[in-house]
Amino acid sequence: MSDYIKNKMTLEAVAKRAGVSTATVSRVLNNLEIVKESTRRRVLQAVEELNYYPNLHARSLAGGRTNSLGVIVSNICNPFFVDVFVGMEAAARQRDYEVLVEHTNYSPAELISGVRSMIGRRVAGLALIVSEMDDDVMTEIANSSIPAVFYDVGFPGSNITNIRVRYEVGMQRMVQYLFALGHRKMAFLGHHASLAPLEIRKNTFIDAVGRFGSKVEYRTVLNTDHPNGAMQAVQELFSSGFRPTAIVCVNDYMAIGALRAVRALGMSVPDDISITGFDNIEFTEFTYPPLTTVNIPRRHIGEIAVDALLRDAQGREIFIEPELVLRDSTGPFQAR
Amino acid sequence: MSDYIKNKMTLEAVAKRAGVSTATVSRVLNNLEIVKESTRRRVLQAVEELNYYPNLHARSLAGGRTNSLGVIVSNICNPFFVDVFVGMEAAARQRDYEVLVEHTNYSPAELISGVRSMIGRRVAGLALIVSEMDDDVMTEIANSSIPAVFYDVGFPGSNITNIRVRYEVGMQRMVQYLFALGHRKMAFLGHHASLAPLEIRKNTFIDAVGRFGSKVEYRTVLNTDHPNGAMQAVQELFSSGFRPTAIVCVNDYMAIGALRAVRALGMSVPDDISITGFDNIEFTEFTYPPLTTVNIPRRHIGEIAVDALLRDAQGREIFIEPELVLRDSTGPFQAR
DNA sequence: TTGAAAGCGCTACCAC
DNA sequence: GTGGTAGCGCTTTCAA
Repeated sequence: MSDYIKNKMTLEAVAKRAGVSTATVSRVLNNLEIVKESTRRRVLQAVEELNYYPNLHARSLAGGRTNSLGVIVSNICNPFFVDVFVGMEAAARQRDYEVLVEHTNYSPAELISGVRSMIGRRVAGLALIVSEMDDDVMTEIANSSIPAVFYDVGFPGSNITNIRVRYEVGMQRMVQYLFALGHRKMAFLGHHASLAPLEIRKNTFIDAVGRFGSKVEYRTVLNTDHPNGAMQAVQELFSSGFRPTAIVCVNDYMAIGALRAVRALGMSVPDDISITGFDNIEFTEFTYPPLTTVNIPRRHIGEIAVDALLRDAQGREIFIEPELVLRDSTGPFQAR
Repeated sequence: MSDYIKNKMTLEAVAKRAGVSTATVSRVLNNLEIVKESTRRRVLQAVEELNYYPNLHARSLAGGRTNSLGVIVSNICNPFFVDVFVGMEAAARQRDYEVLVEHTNYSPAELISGVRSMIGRRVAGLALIVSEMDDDVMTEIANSSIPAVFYDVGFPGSNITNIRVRYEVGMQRMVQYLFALGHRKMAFLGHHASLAPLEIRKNTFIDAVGRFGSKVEYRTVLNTDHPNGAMQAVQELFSSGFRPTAIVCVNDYMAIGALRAVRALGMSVPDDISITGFDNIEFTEFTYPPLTTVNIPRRHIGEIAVDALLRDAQGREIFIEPELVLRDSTGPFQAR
């Protein structure tokens, strides 16, 4: 077997072998225009025989477009992000797009290089599902004029769509619910990276409890976005002397750690203490006890994002209404 | 501001603005050779002013190489795969490579299109961490002469490295351990997609219990690779009348579902029944009770894969020795 | 229905 | 040190 044939995986090689021009090969490969069935068959056969795979880089260069979308997430170990990605992928696939992922590990530097890499790849659209945010990045994206969608951060721009969850609403409902259960000492367990602007989420909690004036005592603790971070936070919390009867976690990923931490401290959930999450990731059904949380339609968000990216839809703002999911990790406050 | 400047993000535009040739711009962008500091600065400034991002497609086309690696996984919702990916990414980043993910959802068709897409992108190396496998795919990869590494499937080839976990070893240890605890009625809970060749993993279990001759009674159930699949499987198992005192799950992802299912059936773990997983994913520390499992160094596997891909290392076979991780989901058999 | 050829934006080699 | 320029493999007019 000739080396030439083995290595030269190009349109031209295929064309030569099929006895046609490269233009024709290109046409059949893209089911473009009308190609006589007989030549079409010849081409396809040549493709097969030569073991030919079109060079996608050449394709996008010549075509001036790509069929890839990009998504950048903060922490791919958090199932929340994976679900959004899966939703995006499904929606993208339907329209013959692929989606490239990148994760920042909450590092602004990696965010920047991720964005640059995506722009370099000339993605047709870019979704940012990140907590950290950098003004320069925002500017770069706005300037790049590539369609973008931000989840929960940033502001709409001419090429930017915003998807925002009414986190405050979810939080208020949660706090209200706990209040109704008799809880008067609550704690918020968050992570450092929660949205740059002054720990928005923490403040959301503070606002929510604030509505009850001095009837509710509270404390907040922050740690890294990981079950282990949550465990540490819980220890910190209790060693501070404050004894909440309910812990509201910024997300499920951390709530899972909190569940374990309080158990390790000899408390039982929900008899001694109630614990809540946020996001309603799959695992929350499988924790013990199953976690009370707030549902965020993650897959759906992924689909919405793709939609926004691939349509004209720009400068829009899309709101998601979260809803409480009551399970067994919360219960009435019981005086001891 | 001229449209020209705004839209024409090309090397040439930068060159023109900096008053140099494209060759020079290329040099500074790649920190190649020696470029006079003053011109270098001018170029960089032009880059900044023009908001220029090199077109990566053009780059790989011209350069004849890419700095991307690919990885294809079966089910990105299973944290096992995410961890391998994270390991790969870290290792790749160190060498200035990026890694592209694709997931097949256990579908051979998607496997094929994934592989093609990766080849089309001319990845420098391709890792397959999948359960399903197709001979044609194997052939295609072998023919493509692109360096590849397979996890637990396929056979070494001139451009292929194999990473295999000695699953049998892990399984034997687990069964032995359970036997030592007094268990004589065990069940294996697996998933359909477990390695094409006749449910290898299930057979591994059967071999392991087989060593005890008729001293151990067993049953096997299969379902989809998901905690919900596991729940169904457990129900099926018990409604079959067989009452195992220990359930060995093919992986942690399913074990999590099994844990919940037996709880729903009113049994307590490990008093009434022992449950084990495989992989030692992060969540196993946070289940209740914490899961006894077998550790597989997932991140490390990712690193090994990148190593194999980027080195000469071909046609090799790398073995991973699994080790038992004893936690609280297993206990001695207690006659009732 | 098909072919010829001009790029797409960049790298790399060869001059100067 | 720097510039000129021939491709890389493909798409896409424009003709035929």
